[in-house]
Amino acid sequence: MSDDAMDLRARNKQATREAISHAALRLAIEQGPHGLALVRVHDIATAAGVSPRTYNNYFSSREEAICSFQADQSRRAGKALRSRPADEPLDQAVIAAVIELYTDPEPDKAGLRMIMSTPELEGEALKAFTMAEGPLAEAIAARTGTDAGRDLFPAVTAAAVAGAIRVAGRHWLAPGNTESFAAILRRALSCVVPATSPEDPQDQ
Amino acid sequence: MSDDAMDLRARNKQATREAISHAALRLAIEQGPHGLALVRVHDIATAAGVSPRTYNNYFSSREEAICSFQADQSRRAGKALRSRPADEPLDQAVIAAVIELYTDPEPDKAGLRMIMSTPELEGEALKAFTMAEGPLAEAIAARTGTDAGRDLFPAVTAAAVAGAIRVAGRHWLAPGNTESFAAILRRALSCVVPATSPEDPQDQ
DNA sequence: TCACAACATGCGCGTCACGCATATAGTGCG
DNA sequence: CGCACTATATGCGTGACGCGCATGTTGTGA
Repeated sequence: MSDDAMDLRARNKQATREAISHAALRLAIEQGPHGLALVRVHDIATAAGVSPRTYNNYFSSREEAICSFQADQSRRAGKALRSRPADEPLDQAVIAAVIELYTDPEPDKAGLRMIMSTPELEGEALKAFTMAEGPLAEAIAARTGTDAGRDLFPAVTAAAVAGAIRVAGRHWLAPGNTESFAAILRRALSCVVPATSPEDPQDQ
Repeated sequence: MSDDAMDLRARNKQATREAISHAALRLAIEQGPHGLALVRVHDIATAAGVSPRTYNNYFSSREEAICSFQADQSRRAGKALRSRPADEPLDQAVIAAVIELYTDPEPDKAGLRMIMSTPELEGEALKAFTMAEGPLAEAIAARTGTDAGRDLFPAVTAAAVAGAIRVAGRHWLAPGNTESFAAILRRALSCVVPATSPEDPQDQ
């Protein structure tokens, strides 16, 4: 839907961006969590078919490029929640939105494992997951009629949801796990969203 | 308490570590959130009275050095919760522990503002806050009798608490705010901890 | 078709993280 | 108390990186 709405410039730009990001993640996965230092900028750029300088026009670090897909995913969280029916209770809406967002295609386990189990990527990975909080908070505020600027509830809930997603991902990747990501997500989110009763005022 | 329990080596080591961390934060604050690039490794090392090479023996990046104090703070979260009376309900224990931990001395507003409003520090700042989650999850698991390895509840709650602390800090730093940090913390934590009824089983 | 804007690329500089070798200081034992 | 040992501090050299700047190339709009 967005491809047609963009002019050639924007489409090429997004294409190269995705090419770089994809190449970076692929090379990182090839080397594994312990060989990230071996993934050189030159390799990423070459694999993406661009110059090293161009790579730096899109990303200012390998970590950012590698985690870019997760950041994009997180950015869609607000929209996902807004697209839920307005009469749906907050907890159900959040759970449904998140599960839909994170299981439309089942996430790439190798990619997720890479960014979540590589120490050097920890900071960027956290940034990526945290990017969901802003839009999520606004969507929650809109749904609950609260003010995202004044009340703490929307931002705190958004942070809790983002944290639950992160923990769910970690659990999903744990060795010996057989559950589906959707099931784990539902359980994790149940720990945080229903707890906050909608009619309990936070203001004052 | 810990100073006497350490030999000279360990005490010197911690002293230099703190000297470097303190110098890094001070210099960063002097330049402000928009001048982080001007804080050179050489300056930090000189201000701390060590060689640049020694600085790198303690921290592998300026960001890590600057956010070190916050990371240390977060590491104490587990101990703070464990030191609460065992018969205290989880929600009250968490709130009391966090408030005590974060207001024993009122936190340095300039330092917190630095690490929370500087884009280049975002990753490290998130890592620093996230460091509370592990110990917190174990303390919560111990208190609720759940297994931190199997159940999602401890880890999810810990992540939610850490997120609430982070949001509370942001709110406390917001321009025009007059509330005490303790009050904001209490409100933020109230959005996540009481929600999870202790008698509601998460397993299955 | 043409002038303009946006993007890709090459080059060069300053900085950084870190391995290695060496000097120095703290520790434990005879 | 002095000595061997280990941990830490420092200097040096190297490879890689981020980014400003200038230039070529490719869409865009009149």
